[in-house]
Amino acid sequence: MPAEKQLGQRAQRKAQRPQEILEAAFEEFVERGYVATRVEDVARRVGVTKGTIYFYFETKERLFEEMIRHISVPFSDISANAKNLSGSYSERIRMFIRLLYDRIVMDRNTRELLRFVLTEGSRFPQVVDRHHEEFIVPFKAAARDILEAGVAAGEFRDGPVIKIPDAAIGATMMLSVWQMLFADRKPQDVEAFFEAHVDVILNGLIAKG
Amino acid sequence: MPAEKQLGQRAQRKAQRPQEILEAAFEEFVERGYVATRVEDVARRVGVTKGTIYFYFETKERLFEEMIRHISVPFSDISANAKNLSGSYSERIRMFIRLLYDRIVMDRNTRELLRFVLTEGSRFPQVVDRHHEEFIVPFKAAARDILEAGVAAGEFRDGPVIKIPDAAIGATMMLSVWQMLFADRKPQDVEAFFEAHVDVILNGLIAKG
DNA sequence: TATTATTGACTGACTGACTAGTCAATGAAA
DNA sequence: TTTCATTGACTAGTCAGTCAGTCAATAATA
Repeated sequence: MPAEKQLGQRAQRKAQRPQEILEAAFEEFVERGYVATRVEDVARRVGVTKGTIYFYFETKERLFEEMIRHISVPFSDISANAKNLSGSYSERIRMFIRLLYDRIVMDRNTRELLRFVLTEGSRFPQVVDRHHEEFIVPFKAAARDILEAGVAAGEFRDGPVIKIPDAAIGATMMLSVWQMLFADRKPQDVEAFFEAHVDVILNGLIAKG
Repeated sequence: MPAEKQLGQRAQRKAQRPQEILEAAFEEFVERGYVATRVEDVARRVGVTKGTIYFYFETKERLFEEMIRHISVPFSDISANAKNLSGSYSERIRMFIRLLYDRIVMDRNTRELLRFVLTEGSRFPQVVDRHHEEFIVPFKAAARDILEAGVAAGEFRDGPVIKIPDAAIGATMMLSVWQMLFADRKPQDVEAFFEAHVDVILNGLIAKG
């Protein structure tokens, strides 16, 4: 019943501005990195002047931090998804790694977020901390849950990797890094990499008697 | 018989300077990144003034590129080492991954080189290209050699991973990245990670009948 | 050996270009 | 008419790169 508050043109614009600016900031920071990006570049991309940016964001650092927050979609949904997986534990692992590929390797925002954490982390330690809390911790927990359940069900071997699930799943990171670095000049076959990765961690290299 | 050419103090200094400068540049660029490092910072660390840097290096970009070249020890030695491995193929894989850990994860220069490639790669595409030629290509080739020989010997299963060895070995990258990001605040147990990694790719997760 | 001339590594003040952040003025919406 | 999001000229500071000048080390000469 409470009708959408009718906003004037002015108020609409004002309500939109921060998002427009944050998205422009993302593109510019991706292209040039934090230091080399001028606040004016962001402004020009939005189609306003520098003053407008400072009307909405206190400093360039604030702008960067808010941009990071804006593109971050925490992994809590991955944990949630991981809990809902069904089928054999091999299938669950396969689907879990598929989720990771879709997020870390294929999703541009998440990929660039990782790059920001790597490249600007020393300037923004809070960003690194938050990334650890929101991505790494849930990721490890979800992976360990599946592996432990798989062992309990008798489908997986018990072994050191159950306590250190990243050692099994980490090849995702290599693909992600190589996508970052070489995606344009040496395209990777992501599907083939994915299949090889799942195959080797499920079956191992050693031929079975 | 040809005695060491006796160099005067002056000539000795001049011969030493470039290395001193490159090592100081490495430290400064590691601390602050390319853009935020001032040429004067590098000079101060050496104990000279800015002019001296420009006496030896044309521009700041040149200084950075030469610094990268100075700390790069190509992986060709890894390929050579890989060829000399002996024992069962499981043991060879184990030793090969150990070599990678020693280089990528533990060796500061190589670790920071990877960081530079990631962080400054867009500014220095030649650096990225060279890294691909000198590190990635030899690395893949050496890994594939071992895997294929292992299959030929009947010790390893044939499977998609034989053609894409990075899918087996890539967890190294995750550890490396996490060392870069969280080494100070959340220390990793590198040895445990290594053991878990080798265990899972050799034996896989699935329990054997 | 003692004295003088020359070299060249090194200096540091300077220029020019660039940019984060400010704020008084503007003009379109309400 | 009032409000306020927006402008853009301005300040204050930074830093890459320059270059005329310095002086200690070396070479040449007496």
